[in-house]
Amino acid sequence: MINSQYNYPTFHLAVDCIIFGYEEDELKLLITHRNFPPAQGEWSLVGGWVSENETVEAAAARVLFQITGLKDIFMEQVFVFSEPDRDLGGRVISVAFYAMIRIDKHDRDLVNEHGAEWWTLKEIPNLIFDHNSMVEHAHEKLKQKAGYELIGKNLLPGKFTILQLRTLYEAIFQRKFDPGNFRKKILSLKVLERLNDKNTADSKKGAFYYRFINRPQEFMQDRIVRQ
Amino acid sequence: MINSQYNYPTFHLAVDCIIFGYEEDELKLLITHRNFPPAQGEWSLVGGWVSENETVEAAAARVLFQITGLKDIFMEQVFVFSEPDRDLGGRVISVAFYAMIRIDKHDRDLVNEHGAEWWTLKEIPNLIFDHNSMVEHAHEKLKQKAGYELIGKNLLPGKFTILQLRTLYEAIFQRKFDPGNFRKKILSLKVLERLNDKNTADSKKGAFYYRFINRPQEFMQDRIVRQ
DNA sequence: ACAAAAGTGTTTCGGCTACACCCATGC
DNA sequence: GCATGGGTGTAGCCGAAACACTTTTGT
Repeated sequence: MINSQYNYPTFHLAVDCIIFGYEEDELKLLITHRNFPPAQGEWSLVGGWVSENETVEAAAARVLFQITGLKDIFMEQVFVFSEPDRDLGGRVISVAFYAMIRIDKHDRDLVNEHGAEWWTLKEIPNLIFDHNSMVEHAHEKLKQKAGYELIGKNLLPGKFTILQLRTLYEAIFQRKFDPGNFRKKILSLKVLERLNDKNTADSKKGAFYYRFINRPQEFMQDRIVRQ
Repeated sequence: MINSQYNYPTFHLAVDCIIFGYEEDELKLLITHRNFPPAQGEWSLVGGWVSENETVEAAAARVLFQITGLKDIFMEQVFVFSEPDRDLGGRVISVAFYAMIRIDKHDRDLVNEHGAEWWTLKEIPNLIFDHNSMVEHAHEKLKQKAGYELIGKNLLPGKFTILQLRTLYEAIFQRKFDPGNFRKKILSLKVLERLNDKNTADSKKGAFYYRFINRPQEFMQDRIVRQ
């Protein structure tokens, strides 16, 4: 045990990361084969132990880096899971974090080395312990966030069309949005900048590419889209 | 250490409770004199250690009960605080919870025994460690919740006037609401039931008392009030 | 009579929704 | 020519906000 003047029970502390990515018009999740007992070989979220001298946030960022090679990614606490028997190997408190990353930018070899794979959100298999519940909580948080600020900077490529952005939102919210209204709403936020080149792969006419303006979004009083 | 097949660092685990109450048209907070070293005697949130076989939720409920005598109160996770040096006495991870209670219903003697006191939210003194930050986080969560569902069941007396409810909301959001519009909006939610007696203490004309209908509120798509 | 809160009504304004409709182009 | 997505326009509806106004009664 670490240096402490307290005489009270202590607990193992873990972080589990719900890593969202976006590819082929689908919201995906990075999951891995657990490589230590118990439940070795079963599907699991990417996780790790918190070290003696780091915050849970730092641990989550470290775990994300170790498996994807990506740094400085926005991550957010989702929930603390603390059922005494949630982990078959002992008493472990776990703090869940979610992240959104660009699949085209991460280190695929590193992911493969770790035996991790991208799964479509809808087709996630049974995960160990309470990890499926963590995914649900994280998906709710993601919808919450996406409803109040325009996300996509960390999920879409550097330049993208409004259609791609709308398809991302449709994947997140699992519902359709009216193309015209979505466009008008999104552009009214003034957080996107139109580029001069067009995407001609997805439509005959060609659609302008956009990118995020390099300026932090202020807090939105009202929803961008509804659930 | 508890039984475990893992060989990793372990941590002290605490819960800290941000207990909101409402009295004299003011939102108040229950804080206490810390009764063990370090920082003994300084102002602190009500907190406690998580026991070996309970969840953090159970620990928070137990702590709330021990100091107020109240059970079955809605509590919600606020945030995990894990800075390595946040607690002067050792490495302690703390999960913050908030609760709303009826000041007129709790056990005042029990609170006094523990050296705890109600303070107006605006006048909270310096608290130990990161507790002031916890209060801010909890206040944000409270505003979030109050913006999306009508709260007050656990803060107001069993019957109350629309004025009392509005004053509560004004205390939470630290801003004024238009009396007519607030009334119409709140009543349109159909979660209050008008009683037959009137409050004649606060107005000459007399205002009908209302109470919450005994039915859970469904999730609100839009805000009730804005920040 | 006056003040103060209760309660209702009204008008304006802006945003969301559901469309219709033209544009550009590859097939 | 036709289908497909790009992009713009518009009519209707609804709710928020601002505020006028009437009611009631204690002082």
